[in-house]
Amino acid sequence: MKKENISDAVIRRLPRYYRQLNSLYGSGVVRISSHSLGQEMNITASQIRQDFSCFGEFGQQGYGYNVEELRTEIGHILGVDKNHHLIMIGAGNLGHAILQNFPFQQTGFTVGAAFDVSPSVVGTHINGIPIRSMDELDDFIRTHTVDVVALTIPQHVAQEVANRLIALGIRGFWNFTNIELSCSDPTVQFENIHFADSLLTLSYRIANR
Amino acid sequence: MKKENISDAVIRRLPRYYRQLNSLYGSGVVRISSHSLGQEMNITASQIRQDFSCFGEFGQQGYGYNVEELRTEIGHILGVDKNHHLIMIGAGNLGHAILQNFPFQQTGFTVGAAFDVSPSVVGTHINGIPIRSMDELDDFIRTHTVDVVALTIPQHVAQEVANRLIALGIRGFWNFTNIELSCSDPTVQFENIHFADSLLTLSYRIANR
DNA sequence: TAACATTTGAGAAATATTTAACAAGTACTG
DNA sequence: CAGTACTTGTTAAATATTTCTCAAATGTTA
Repeated sequence: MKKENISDAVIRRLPRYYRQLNSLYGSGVVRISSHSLGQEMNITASQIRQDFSCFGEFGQQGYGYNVEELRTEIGHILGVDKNHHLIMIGAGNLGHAILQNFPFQQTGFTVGAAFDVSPSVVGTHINGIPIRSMDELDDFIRTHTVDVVALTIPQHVAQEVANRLIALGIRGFWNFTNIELSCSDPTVQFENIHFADSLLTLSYRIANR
Repeated sequence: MKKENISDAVIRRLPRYYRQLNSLYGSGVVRISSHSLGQEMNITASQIRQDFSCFGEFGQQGYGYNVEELRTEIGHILGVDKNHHLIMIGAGNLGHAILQNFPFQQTGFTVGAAFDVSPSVVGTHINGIPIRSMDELDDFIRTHTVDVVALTIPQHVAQEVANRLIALGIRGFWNFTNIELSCSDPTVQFENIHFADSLLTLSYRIANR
């Protein structure tokens, strides 16, 4: 039964399902049961069926799921068939690496520009994406659609830059700085990649396994 | 009451507590109550007390928690006062960015070396860390302590390289490739940073807020 | 076609996590 | 020093999440 409010736990599993289905599709697998999928992913079949049922009925009794169809459905739920517009603030080492390697297109995103304060990179291109001056930021946002801003800037300017962007109407942040950005407006969404938090949980686990 | 098995949910909140306490400590704050900490972090006071109580009794009735002491305790739980040894496989854009910017020392890690297949980087240094050839990997691991391996290599070689490392005795992986590494041995720990999964959950949320 | 093995989606049961409530102890005030 | 306001750690209650179970439907085989 389609649900109205989907829990965060379910949402966080969707990309993994999507990856696995992509891989199966690439291998030419046509159909799969929740049981086999669960074995491959180390998840219970129950959970898989429960998760999918939040969004609709994609399977068939006695048959299972059609891999291509399910992949398309989950991709659709995640918006990989959308064309979201993203800009990146900060074109240092990390920003550079992401612009160079990340499969934005496969994820439903187009990168419009990157912005940096350093005169040595402003005016150059990375992977075809122009690096602009931070002075041009406001104007760019006013004249272009920007759905998500990736922040790969130093910590100490992060909240300030975020505030400036929120004031300009930005509502989605992909935050790589190791601080908790905050905003009283609940329509503003932050998705954090905290490298240090991640390594520390690993540190805990290797010490306590 | 000290608990034996700590849930993953609790562990994943610890680094955030640690960051906040560091920040408070840096600002010269001496004491804090679970209530104020909760307000700052947007968490209930109950959850904070419940979380801390898994590890011991760090507070005092009527007073709250001593910031410096609590910071030290949580840092200790996470192992920031340890000296874990890490090596990185893959010294491309992303590996480079991490070696250049990540505060390994503050996290309790020392980077011994990075390894890459490309002759153009082998022999160079990044941030004082030597880049070695993959041919030297086995020998290095046999002659050095290595607690964690960071993987910043292309997807299609990731599982193969991981298997090689597991065979050499590595039990901790900080995985930046967008695949699910697996191992039947439960003592092998994987901590994944899946950029694409993260962006896709954001994509979902901005479409469904 | 009939018998049997699969498999889904949904409701129920079991677990896990989060929040509330409170006794007991501490600090502060006048 | 007595009274009041705080605050913790713990137990209990409330929620949320995961797993179990099964009727209903489909595919497969003889």
